[in-house]
Amino acid sequence: MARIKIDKNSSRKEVIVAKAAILFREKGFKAASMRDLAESVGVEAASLYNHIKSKTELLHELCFGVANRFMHKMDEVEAQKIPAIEKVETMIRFHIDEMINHYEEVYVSDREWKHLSDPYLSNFQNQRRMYRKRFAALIEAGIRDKEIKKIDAPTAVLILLHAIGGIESWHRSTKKISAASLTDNMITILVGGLANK
Amino acid sequence: MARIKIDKNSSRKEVIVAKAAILFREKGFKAASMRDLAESVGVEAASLYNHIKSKTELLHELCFGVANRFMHKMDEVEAQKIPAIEKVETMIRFHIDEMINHYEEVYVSDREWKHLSDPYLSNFQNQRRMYRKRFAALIEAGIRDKEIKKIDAPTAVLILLHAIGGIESWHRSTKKISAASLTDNMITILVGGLANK
DNA sequence: TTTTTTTGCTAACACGTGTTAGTATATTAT
DNA sequence: ATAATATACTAACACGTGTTAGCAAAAAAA
Repeated sequence: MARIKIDKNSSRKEVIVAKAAILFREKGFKAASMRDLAESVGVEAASLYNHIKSKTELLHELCFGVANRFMHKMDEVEAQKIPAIEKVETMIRFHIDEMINHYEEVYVSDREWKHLSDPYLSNFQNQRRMYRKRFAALIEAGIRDKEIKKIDAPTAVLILLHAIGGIESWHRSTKKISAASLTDNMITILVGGLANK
Repeated sequence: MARIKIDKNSSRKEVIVAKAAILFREKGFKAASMRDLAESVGVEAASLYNHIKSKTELLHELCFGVANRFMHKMDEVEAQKIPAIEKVETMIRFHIDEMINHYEEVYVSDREWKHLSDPYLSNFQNQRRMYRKRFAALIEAGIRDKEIKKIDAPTAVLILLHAIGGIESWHRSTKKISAASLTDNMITILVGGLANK
């Protein structure tokens, strides 16, 4: 009888969620079927329901898992006593790092959250709005301190977050460039675009 | 008997494609049903098939329509005799403009092309690769001429294109800022991030 | 008007979906 | 070993999907 293999640090549910992340990224949430997922886990579709409540629950787990990580990092960075532009750079680096090392989950959370259903949907949207406001506040602080160009902070946030999403293309490509120098290049362009002269 | 309304310059098929763009953006290609589309057009689902061959054809039309517009613009800009960095800025402005004024189609083409099926899928992917190579070549020319920082050109392209995709968020928001100053801000940050000092 | 063509409708199909019920078989606890 | 629990299986359901066939009505051409 087939059985979901687990290693010491992850439950069977976690294995399923991880496989779901891969599948949802590849095909999109709607196009990925529970039978697809079951196959990739090595089990029959119905068996999944011993570990999860629904397909949507998988999306919850992914979206809120990612959202929480970003929120906690924001808490941490806000509390630091360093120049605003360094806070911004720290957050950008964190985003890049997350996108490189937790590609699937971050990508899915970013692109597929629309398919959440209330009350999770509004909840997620609120968190997202809050996060962007806090990010914009960092940039505005930098503008006040003349560290950052006089630009529209929300627009800057929008550019930054989406630009980092471009790492998707790097992931899917032949990766001619290393993760480290990808990061360097992104920082150069993005922070360079913000910095005052 | 309900009838699809058309104005002088657009066929019934074009009306359907336009409505499909809106729907595909809102719900995603997979989640949008032909019955949804029919309702938004004001007709029964089966009636759509007097004008189109399949649901996928709608996606073809959208994806390749957008791709062709970008390709033609690239032809045009490459042929101009202006500094490389100005070519890059021209292309960025074109992208922003397209994203502002043909939001639905561009967005769908960008996010939903995965659901194309061969041979259209590979075709589209090739076009996309070509386009990015040509864009990167513009940037590399700028680097040779010392107009642009020494950065990895493919990475820069990746950042630029995805950053512009962020206009999506602007579209969905309350649009506190005008299209013109949104453009200015984006140019400032993006071109500023590329330009050598 | 009469004929032809375009367009829309109803009904139905074959299929894939998420999910549940009921049951068998492993694993763990006693 | 026995009991209890966790996990997987088969079978099936109700439903939504894209699409087609056949027919009616409207518009265009004759």
